[in-house]
Amino acid sequence: MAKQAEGKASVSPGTQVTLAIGQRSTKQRAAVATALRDIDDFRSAQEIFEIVKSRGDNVSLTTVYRSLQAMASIGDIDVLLNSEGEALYRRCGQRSGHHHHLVCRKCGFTVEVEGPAVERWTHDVARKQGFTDINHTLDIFGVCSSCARKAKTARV
Amino acid sequence: MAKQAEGKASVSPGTQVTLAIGQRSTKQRAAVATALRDIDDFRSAQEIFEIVKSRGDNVSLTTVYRSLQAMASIGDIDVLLNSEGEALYRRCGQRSGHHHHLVCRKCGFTVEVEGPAVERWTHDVARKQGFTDINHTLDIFGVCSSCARKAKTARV
DNA sequence: CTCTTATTGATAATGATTGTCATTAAATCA
DNA sequence: TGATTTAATGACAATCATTATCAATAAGAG
Repeated sequence: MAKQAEGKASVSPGTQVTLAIGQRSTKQRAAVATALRDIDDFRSAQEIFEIVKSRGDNVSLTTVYRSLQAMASIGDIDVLLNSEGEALYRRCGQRSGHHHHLVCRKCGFTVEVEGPAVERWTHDVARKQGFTDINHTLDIFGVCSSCARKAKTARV
Repeated sequence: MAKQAEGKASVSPGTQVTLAIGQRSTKQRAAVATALRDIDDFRSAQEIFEIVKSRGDNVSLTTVYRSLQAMASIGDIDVLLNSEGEALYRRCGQRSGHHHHLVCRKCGFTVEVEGPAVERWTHDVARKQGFTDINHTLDIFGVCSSCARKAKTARV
């Protein structure tokens, strides 16, 4: 039942889905990619599941998880863990290489930032201690100006 | 049953437990603090629970969680999330102020590092974007020289 | 010693994520 | 184009870390 509305795919035609070798192109993955294209901030898998559903596409939660993981492993989307350890996903911005995020704790508004000096510093520190196979996490959280303004006005 | 071995507390007498106002000093919390004193690397709550038990102290997993949280909220111990989002705890090292961690993915060996330049950079970036109430995560993961050596020798 | 209440422990509940497995449908091939 | 292969899906169970519940216990104050 729920026959997915006679073939009228709500998936935007422009949405590009990158596939690894041996992978297949499905409408479910396209639906997730499209939903991701519409939002600017980091969202949990559950939230993305809701967004996909609200667009009229029918994709199971399991598949949303799998699609997000597949995309993330290719580097097609960004992942970060919030302070609760929950994974948040977002389509990659303009910066293709290694970058970090400045995320608003209130609304999720995100800015991608680069810091070559920081990259160098982390590698230097690690190498100096004899560490190899190095990676690092660096995310900045705060309250964006828009939310700060709202908070001052609202007085809840 | 299991009467906790006639009062002979296995908790090292030297172990200091910091208390917030209104808090009480219990043998359970002391046991967790003592276990923490014996290890140098970041461990999960479950692991610390095992360590406490192996020392002969009987503390429920729930209480271990609560103790760790209490200590962490006072800044008595360090917490970080590994890539799975699991919380890892460790007694504070010598550096009392704000610092970061260089952690071995294999054995948990940890080095505390400071980077005033990085602190400044994160704040500058965030302020420049209009963010306030800023904090950040920065942890470096890698394989320590000891584990790298072992891996080369072992060939499992 | 008594009283107040923070703390504990046993256990259930939560919530995100992963595993299972039969079914479906891309991509390939004849 | 129809048959074949197997990646992908979906419904649902299972994990696993962490938190909530709540009655019983025990610090610390009086």
